[in-house]
Amino acid sequence: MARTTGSDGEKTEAAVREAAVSLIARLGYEAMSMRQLAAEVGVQAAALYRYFPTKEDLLFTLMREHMEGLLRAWDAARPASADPVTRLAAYVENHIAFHIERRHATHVSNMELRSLSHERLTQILKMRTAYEKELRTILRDGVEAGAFELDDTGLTAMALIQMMTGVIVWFRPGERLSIAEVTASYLSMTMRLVGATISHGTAPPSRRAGNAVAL
Amino acid sequence: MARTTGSDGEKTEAAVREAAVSLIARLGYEAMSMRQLAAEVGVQAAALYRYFPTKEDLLFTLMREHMEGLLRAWDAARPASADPVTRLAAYVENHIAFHIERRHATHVSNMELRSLSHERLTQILKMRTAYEKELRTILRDGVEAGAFELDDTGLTAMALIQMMTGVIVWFRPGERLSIAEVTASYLSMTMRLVGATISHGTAPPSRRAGNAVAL
DNA sequence: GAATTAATAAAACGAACGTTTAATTAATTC
DNA sequence: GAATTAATTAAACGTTCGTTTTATTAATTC
Repeated sequence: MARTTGSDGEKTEAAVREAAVSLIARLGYEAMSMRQLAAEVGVQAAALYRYFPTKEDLLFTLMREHMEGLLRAWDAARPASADPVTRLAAYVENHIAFHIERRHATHVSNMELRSLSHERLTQILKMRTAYEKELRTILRDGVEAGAFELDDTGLTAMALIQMMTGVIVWFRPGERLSIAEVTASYLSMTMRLVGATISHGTAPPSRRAGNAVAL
Repeated sequence: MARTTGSDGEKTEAAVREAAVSLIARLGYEAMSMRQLAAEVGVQAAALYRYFPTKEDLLFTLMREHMEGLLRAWDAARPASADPVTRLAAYVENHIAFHIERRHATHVSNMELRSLSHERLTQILKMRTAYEKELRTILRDGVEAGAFELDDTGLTAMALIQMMTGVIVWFRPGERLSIAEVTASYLSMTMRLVGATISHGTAPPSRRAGNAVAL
């Protein structure tokens, strides 16, 4: 047999990407064979090579598009306001929403970096660094404006990103907590962690960190 | 050739473990071949099978001993005091010290879980859960005692652990920050995050989260 | 409706994999 | 110092891997 009735390159490529994200997230890139992937899509292994020249090209494509999507999402969500608290809140909300929606792709992008060639690894890390820099800028502006109080901008940014991305490890939709509840909790943890002051109004003094920012 | 002069089972086994942790952390479990591991140790691949019946047995041994070490370390570091702030500080300090000292082994234990059989995965996860439960207990006791203020004990525990373990991703000894500086920063971020009150003394009231606890 | 192009199947290639078997030598025991 | 045990090598086994080649059919073009 050869070309099958109703076959369509675009549909097949989309099916390959989707199946690949799911399989690599579940088994790992090295453990997933091209034959396994082809079987999941419902084609022969050779058909995959019409869309992706090598297995690594497939991985790189998935990762690059994930990172591009993350940068685009933040560009769209970035608030016009200059207020560091508003900007930090937007960053946290966008980060958590994006990653919960793309648990599998995030897993792939975070865990399979070592399977990329040096050059491609550099490309992905460049995008990641650009994204992290956005957070560092918000934190630095916040410290300079007196809105945040923290030890070290770089260290705090890394801690926050690890904390937020970690959501995908344990969060399962439809369990005890809703996405909105999780996001609200992470937002208040973030604001306390960066020592955010109450941005407006004249709240009564407190010895407690918990109500530093009303959310 | 056969047995080589000066060869010693105990030394070889130790060399295998050490090389395996390093190689698996760098390449990933699936990507590391037994021949590669043997070459790193300086023996033939067949020699490895005197010490570990299968590749997976080797992985499981490394993971189990890592987790046992973590639980033992916490047992040794656990303070006698009942004060939640003291206990939380001890937990954070022990966690960071242990993981920075064992970056490679931590990487293996966190990233290669999917290569374990179902039964062995369960064993490792049981140990991990027991360790996490210690933190949840501290947080719950702290909330009940009025020392902490947070939304959700379980969620906060996961956020803290992800944040702290994330240290191994970016921290490199001998760079900008010392282990002591990093630990101090993480400690103060933790205390702010959990909304810790000033445990003793009569510090002046503040609208800021940053000085909730003197560290 | 013939010619062309797109999408696939089927089969094979050489390399590498985890593991086993058998032989060999160093160290230890008695 | 002979017998035994521990530690290892060398070679091979069957399987699976990523990938390539070739043939075949569906869809599209003119």
